Amino acid sequence: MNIDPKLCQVDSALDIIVGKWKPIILLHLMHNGRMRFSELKRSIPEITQKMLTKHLRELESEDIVKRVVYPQVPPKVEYSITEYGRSLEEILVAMHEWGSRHTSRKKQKLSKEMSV
Amino acid sequence: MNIDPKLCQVDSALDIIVGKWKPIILLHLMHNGRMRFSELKRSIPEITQKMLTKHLRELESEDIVKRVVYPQVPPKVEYSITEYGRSLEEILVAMHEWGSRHTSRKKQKLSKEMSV
DNA sequence: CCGTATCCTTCTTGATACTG
DNA sequence: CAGTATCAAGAAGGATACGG
Repeated sequence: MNIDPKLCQVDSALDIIVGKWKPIILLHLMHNGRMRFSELKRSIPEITQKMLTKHLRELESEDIVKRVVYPQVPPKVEYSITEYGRSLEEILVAMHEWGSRHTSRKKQKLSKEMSV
Repeated sequence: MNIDPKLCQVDSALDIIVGKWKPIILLHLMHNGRMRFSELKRSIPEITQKMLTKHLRELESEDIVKRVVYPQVPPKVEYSITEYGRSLEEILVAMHEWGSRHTSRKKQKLSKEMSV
């Protein structure tokens, strides 16, 4: 580890991806390409419209997500990952993989304790 | 991106490293090896004892940090990264680097706007 | 269809004082 | 030295209703 802790920039990255539904929103968009608002909403049933809007706006303001409004009635809005946003993919994948291993590790520990 | 968003485990990883002072605590321990409580406190002047204790306890409960108490008066307690905790290093470095690029990117955008 | 606005609850953090 | 305990403030998230 040769990062000077005083210059820690981990938080700048965390600021982007932390939020109750942000990782899953990003994974959906990375997985599916362009998605309409309602499509995202259906894909994440427990999220409220308010939180979906809020998180998408935050991601948009950081240039991670692109929002395209089609001037129609009824409205149509499509979201997608920007090219810049793609640079987060590696990190998300790494975190998902670490998280998967961590979860199964915890389950193993738990089952060991239960068998004692 | 071939992660099924329904099986997203990014949050399991985020749970570990999210917390106002957790990344910097981890970087200090990864950088310096074993550190005493007071040493950590001095290295992160703005943190309160309460938050330092809380974060360390959480990291310890996830087996990321090891806590060793020396039965002395006055007390001496040393913290270090576990071998398992080392598996987080890659991700933290990746996030720090992404965060650094992101920060300078934002600065560039800002100075462009200022010059208009 | 794609949002806003309002109110409310819960979680996180901080300030401060105290202790073996 | 290395913590706990208590109280308070702020931020994040949720429920619900309404609007172009």
